[in-house]
Amino acid sequence: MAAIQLSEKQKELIEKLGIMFERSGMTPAQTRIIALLMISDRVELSFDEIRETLQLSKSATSNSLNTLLITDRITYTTKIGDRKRYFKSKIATFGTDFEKQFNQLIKVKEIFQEILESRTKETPEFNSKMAKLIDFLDYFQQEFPAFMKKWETRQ
Amino acid sequence: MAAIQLSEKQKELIEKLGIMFERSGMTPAQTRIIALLMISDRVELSFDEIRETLQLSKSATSNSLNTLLITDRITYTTKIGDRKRYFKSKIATFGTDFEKQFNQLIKVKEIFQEILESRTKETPEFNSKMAKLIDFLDYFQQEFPAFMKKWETRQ
DNA sequence: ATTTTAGTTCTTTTATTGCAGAACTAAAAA
DNA sequence: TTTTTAGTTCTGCAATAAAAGAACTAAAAT
Repeated sequence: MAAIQLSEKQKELIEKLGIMFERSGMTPAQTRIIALLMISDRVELSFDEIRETLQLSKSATSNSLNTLLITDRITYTTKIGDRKRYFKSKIATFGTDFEKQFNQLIKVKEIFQEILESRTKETPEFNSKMAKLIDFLDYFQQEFPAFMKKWETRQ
Repeated sequence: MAAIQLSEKQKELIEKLGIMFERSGMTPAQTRIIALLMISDRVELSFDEIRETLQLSKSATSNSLNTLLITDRITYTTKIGDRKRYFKSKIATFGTDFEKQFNQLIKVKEIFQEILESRTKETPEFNSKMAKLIDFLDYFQQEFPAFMKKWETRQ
């Protein structure tokens, strides 16, 4: 029995976080794992501790951990004289997530520009709304990095 | 035959946009509809024009249009002496999408706060990383509205 | 040398979903 | 009054995906 004992509050928080993360395209098993790693008193848990605590199959645990590793949401450490890996949440990843969304937004802007350029000029009202949107995305692209930097220096 | 004639460029842009929108959880039929409404020379298209241009079934068209309506991504207009509805893209919605993401982020912050409060104090390193993240989200919550306003006034 | 550990990989089951096709409906037109 | 229009709603199917379970593997322990 390697299962971690969780309080009711902790169980509740795992489900709450799970629902939040599920929106970003993660599977239930994946969301529960990252949630557990944020909530448990020990920050590093082994494969079997995770598996038994969340009552997952070996395969679900293995696959979920590996996709979480390659998507850079968790890491693991090892200990001498111990073959197990100890997985831990990479909370700091949220900065990277932000960056990804930012880059995505720039791509959106580029496609919108392409659309506007290839649009008929017979629909000026629609086109100007679109131009305005592109302008906003452009503003965002120009000014947001400074917005982020401001926080970093304020730290 | 109500189908809209599209150029190769327009077809290409529909698929490009489609791939982009699919990430935000829309179905292929939905993404193609909003893409079509952003790309076609006429900004208002009828049910059957959409249906035939995109080669969708009536049910897929009906359901997709209705979910796009309730998620506020499209609207429609009507014309006197014409029973059809004419659907059009609500490009301006992107402001609202931004707002939704912002509100979502605030919820994330609140859950993280709840987690941090209920965490053991035995893991100061992890907890301080989490506190830093919360601080960033807090900065975002405080300062981002002003960042948005700056663009609006600059307009 | 064989057994155990710490997983991985393969196969199957189950659930979900996106869409088609057909049947249906309410209002308007003929 | 019947027919057409402009859709909606109701099956049903095919594809996908999450997860279970079982079989497998490579390294370490006995």
